[in-house]
Amino acid sequence: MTLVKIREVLDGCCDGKKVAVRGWVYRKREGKTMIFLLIRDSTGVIQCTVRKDSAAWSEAERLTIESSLTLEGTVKSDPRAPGGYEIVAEAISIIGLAELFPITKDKSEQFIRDVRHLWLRSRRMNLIMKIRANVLGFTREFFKSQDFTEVSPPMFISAAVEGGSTLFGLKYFDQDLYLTQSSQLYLEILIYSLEKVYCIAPSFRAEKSRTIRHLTEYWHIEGEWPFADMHDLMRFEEELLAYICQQTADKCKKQLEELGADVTKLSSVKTPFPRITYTEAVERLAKKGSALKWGDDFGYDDEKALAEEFNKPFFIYDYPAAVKAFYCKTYREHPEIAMSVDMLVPRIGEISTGGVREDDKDTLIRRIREMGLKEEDYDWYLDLRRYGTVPHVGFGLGLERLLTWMLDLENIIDAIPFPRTTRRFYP
RNA sequence: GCCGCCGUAGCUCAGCUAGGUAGAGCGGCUGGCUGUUAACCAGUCGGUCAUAGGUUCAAGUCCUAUCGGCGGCGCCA
Repeated sequence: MTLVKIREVLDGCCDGKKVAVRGWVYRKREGKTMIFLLIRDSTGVIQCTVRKDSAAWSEAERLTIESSLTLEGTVKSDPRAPGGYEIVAEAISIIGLAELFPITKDKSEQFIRDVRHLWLRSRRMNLIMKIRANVLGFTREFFKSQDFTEVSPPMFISAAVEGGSTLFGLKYFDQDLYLTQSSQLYLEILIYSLEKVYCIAPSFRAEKSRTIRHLTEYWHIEGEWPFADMHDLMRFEEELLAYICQQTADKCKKQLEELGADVTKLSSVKTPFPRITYTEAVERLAKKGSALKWGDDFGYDDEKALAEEFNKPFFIYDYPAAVKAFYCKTYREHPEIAMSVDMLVPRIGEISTGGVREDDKDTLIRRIREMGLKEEDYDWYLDLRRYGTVPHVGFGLGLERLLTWMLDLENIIDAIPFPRTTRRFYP
């Protein structure tokens, strides 16, 4: 008797063999002479049959949905079984008999979210979380292949990265601190030692946004490196995204198909991505009848209209400096334009923002003041420009937004196991 | 910050427009039947109609407030 994973049985490796599986009861259909059990483990779902003359019968009768068990039996190929294989049960050992499981056939969004801790057992969440883990793996592979060093920035911070209004404040002993909104400034510190660096870490935003693409806690893929310009940045970002999509289409094909995601969409993500300047984007929108003027930031509807034209990931770059953060470098001959780039995808809009960072101390101080920020809050950040400043670039990519687009999720909350939104933080 | 929608049985919902005895399906339980595919058939159990107040002879239904949830905008990844 060998202990096997359900995936191995479904793949046909165990036909005719005696095996044991460990897992949970997914469905149960009871008859007078036969009980059908669908057993799930982390790898899949297998049908098991229990006949009345089997030693397993009495335990099978007691089983409830979501009870945990070890089931021993013989694998048999049968066209009537979902997946083509089933296990004819010979012995069942109940590990934990489940109480009446609250999730049944019909379920509302609200109820499913209330019992998130139980819903995570569903095939759907199992598949999404596996793909998410793979996407994280492919991301690390790509950074590593480009000689980046992974670093670990702090989550507790003492000064804002972006505007102060969206910071979560907290008591840190007797001090007021914040949860970080981005690790960018800390990555900038580390390039002076390690040069090419990246991190995958949470970012926290106290934005009261109630949409299918906002979380208050999300995982941020951020990279920063010296001696590079806008073109290097865009090339890196598109190669990263193409690598992630190609690898996912290739290595997670089965999961994508079971989930009902569009494999072709992912395999067809290829470089180079379309690139348009902010000015071109405004002109394109004007042709569509938009009232947007040069200098206005895009609304979500504008982004959506542009994304529909391309129907694949693309870049918008060279934004008005006024709508971008203080650390964005501007063109010497065009100080009104910032070297900033957003990557957009259909339906979701922005999934990434990056740019060239201001490396001149005096310009940076001027920008900090113009934005109404306090110079003393950025003392260590200014030190980076005092001691051997270098031109450098960086970007941040929202992992869950990327997954929402890749997997055609209806809502970003399913891209993370324990979503935090304005109203949800349980369990 | 602004706007819209929702809250009725364990779960999914109907009933509200036009006020008049609280309904169905699923699940549970009991029985039947079946190589079943989130099976089927019969019976049965199951309700502070989110909460508070108001209008009315009469409120699940109309009005007000509160609480909880969802979505859209702004902002953002």
